[in-house]
Amino acid sequence: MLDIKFIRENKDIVKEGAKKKHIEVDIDELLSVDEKRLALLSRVEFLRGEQNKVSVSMGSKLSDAARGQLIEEMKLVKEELKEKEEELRETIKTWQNLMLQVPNIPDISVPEGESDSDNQEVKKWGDITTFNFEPKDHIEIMTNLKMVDFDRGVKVHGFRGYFLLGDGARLSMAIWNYALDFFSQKGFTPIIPPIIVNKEIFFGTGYLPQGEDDLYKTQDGDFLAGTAEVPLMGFHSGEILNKDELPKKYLGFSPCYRREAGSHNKDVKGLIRVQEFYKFEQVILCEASHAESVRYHEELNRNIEEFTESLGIPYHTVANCGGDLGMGQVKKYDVELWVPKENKYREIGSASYFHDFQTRRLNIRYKDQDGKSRYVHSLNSTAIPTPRILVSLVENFQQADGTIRVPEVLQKYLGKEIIS
RNA sequence: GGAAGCGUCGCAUAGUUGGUCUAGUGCGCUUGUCUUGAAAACAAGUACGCCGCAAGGCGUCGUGAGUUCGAAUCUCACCGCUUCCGCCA
Repeated sequence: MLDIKFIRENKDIVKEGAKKKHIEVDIDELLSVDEKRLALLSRVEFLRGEQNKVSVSMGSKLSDAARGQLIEEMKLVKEELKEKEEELRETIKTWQNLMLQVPNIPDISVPEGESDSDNQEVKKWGDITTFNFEPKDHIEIMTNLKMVDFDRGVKVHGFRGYFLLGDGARLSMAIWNYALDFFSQKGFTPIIPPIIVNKEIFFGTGYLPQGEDDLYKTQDGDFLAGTAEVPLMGFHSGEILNKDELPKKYLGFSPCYRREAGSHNKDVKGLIRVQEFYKFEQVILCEASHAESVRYHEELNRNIEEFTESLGIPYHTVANCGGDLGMGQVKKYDVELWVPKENKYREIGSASYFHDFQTRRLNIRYKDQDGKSRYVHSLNSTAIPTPRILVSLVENFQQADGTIRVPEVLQKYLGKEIIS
């Protein structure tokens, strides 16, 4: 959510921003509804003021006649008030719907473009893995080593179902334990959050109303979060933090649920795109300064890169173009890992910052030195998702005999050097 | 799942019968006076939001709706908490 005052005073910037994101929104309509809203608000407040004034005098002693006359007069006020309040309520509803459609403004450094094919590479690390044998894909490698069972996964869960078993399960847990240590050292507080979350928090984080089709819903009207970002952002909702406790750095670990409603024909096989997975997620709340946001954004991104480097998997980082940004994002980097059998990089995670877009909706503030309360800035980034990471990991570390070399940093967590 | 009770501006409380409650008090906190410094004492301040250049106005007593000229106070629904019972770990 943007500040309506900002929209009023910078409507051209807001329009340009939406255009860069390829999002349709009628700012002029919003501003005209806003005018109507303010006019109604001021009339309603005036009428209420009249009511209050009379109400005070009614408390003192008055003759019955005077009292009766005032009541008659106030009946008229009440009637108009009822009418105007109803109109105001409707106007606010329209206004809110329009406000929810206004995207945050992308940073000037965000490349122009429509889809992920327009993203720009900003960094490349490691040489593409070469093999002196014909490499297999992760499905074949892991199935052969009894690390994964897709047939039974589909039998039990359905489309995109999977079981991780044996060393597949152990390797996942080794990665979790390594990630916990790695990111704890970076100053993040680990959190295991609820993943069944009420809809207010989804609106606050910007996943509703636009993303409803991709969410699983419970019969109680809650939703299953697709990322720990959602409950982690909800954690401080409605709170006023102390400035000296910022930045807050959290490392969420949770299952993630995504219906993948719009991508039924993409990545139908394997562990790239599944409906249920696990993820470590970094969330930062910092003070309301663009420079701080940028600084922590780079830091979050660097953390995923370092983690990937420590595993020894070749990757590149792209700056996402305008059309590939979500509603609330100001800028986003994707880190993409090399997948040998597909002969391309595949996304493993992304780091974004939002300024106060989410915190305005979630009402997360802090007291500044001048005593003013401001909305904190929020950022989030993948730390590491499983099982998706296994795709690159096993494909890059496979050996001619079908076994997998275990990255050095994971060996002590897994307790072996080779998966065979 | 059944029964009862409760939800007031950091914390704790007042708030009988609807009308100076534009919410009182205590604690805490901030500032000032006094003091070498601290404590104590005294004084002032201390919820949040919206509209407005300002003066000022309006709203919020868990949330929403209703009754009324007027609701923290009455009615209904929802949410949350507590206790007891049941059920399951």
